[in-house]
Amino acid sequence: MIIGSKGDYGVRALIDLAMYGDDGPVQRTEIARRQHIPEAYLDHLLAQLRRAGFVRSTRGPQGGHQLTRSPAAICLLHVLEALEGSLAPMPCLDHEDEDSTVCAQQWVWREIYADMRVRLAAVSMADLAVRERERLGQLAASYSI
Amino acid sequence: MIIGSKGDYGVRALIDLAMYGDDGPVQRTEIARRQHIPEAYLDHLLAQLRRAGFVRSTRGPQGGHQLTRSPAAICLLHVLEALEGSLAPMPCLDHEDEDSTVCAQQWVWREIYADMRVRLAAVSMADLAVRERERLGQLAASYSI
DNA sequence: TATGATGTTGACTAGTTTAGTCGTGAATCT
DNA sequence: AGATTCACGACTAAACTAGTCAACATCATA
Repeated sequence: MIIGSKGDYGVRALIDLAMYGDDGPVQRTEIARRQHIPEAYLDHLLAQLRRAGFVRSTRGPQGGHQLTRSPAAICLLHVLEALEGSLAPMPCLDHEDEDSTVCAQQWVWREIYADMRVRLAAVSMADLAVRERERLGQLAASYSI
Repeated sequence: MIIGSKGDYGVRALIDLAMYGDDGPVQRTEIARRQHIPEAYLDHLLAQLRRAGFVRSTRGPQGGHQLTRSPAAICLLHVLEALEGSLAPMPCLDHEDEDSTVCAQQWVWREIYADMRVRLAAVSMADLAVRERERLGQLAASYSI
């Protein structure tokens, strides 16, 4: 498993900011409620995202979180790597050691990994926000019918 | 991380059988020595591989392990799934539930996962054995020069 | 400048997974 | 019978995951 709840929640938080962050900061509690994320846990994820430079926060009343850049300028690859660490599917792919006692399957996984990163780099938070809006729309429609 | 030492060791064990299993059963101790796998741990992996139908074993003197089929007929995908369980990079990809509260990134990862399985299915133990022979050859050459 | 709303941080925890070890037993060959 | 080899379940230490909690820092505003 490469992506756990960290990566899932963290990305959802950024999507939330992309969707609702246009008129001022968004508070943790709102994000947590809308995205079904335990509030105390979200704290840590937002801290990671802030340290990685994706969001900035302001304290005090009317405080909250905002993206530091346009959602279109934040790609999924970088976000996931900030949240989960390396996405390498097997340990030996992290070190460029070219170790002589390499695992036999390395070359297959190296290709898979490279491909994976290309795909993830091609997806932005804006793309995900669009999908999310569509999903919410369909959900609303299915209830109202 | 999708592949741990289990997947690495287990595949190496099968490659070892592919390379040295032509004249009778190969013993655990030999595999463990050649592949640098803790013997007691290798037991468990061989048991898994036997239960999954990739190897058969015979006890007693001159006993050991053999592949049940030609190395060319055993693909990496099935071996890894037998050893590691599901290779899904994120949890929601395992259930075909089409859950309505899906994670936002699901579609990207679904594509990556599908691609990964195709690549892994295209590689056989015979392919890996060829590579391994090449690697050992080059290693020997580099020492003798 | 006091107050309360808000984010920040580090310590802590329960449960799970990983990577093994160990001991006993079962089968088989000579 | 005795040596050799695999079989299997119990056990363990360390790391990781997914959180919780409490104390603290900062800021807007009345």
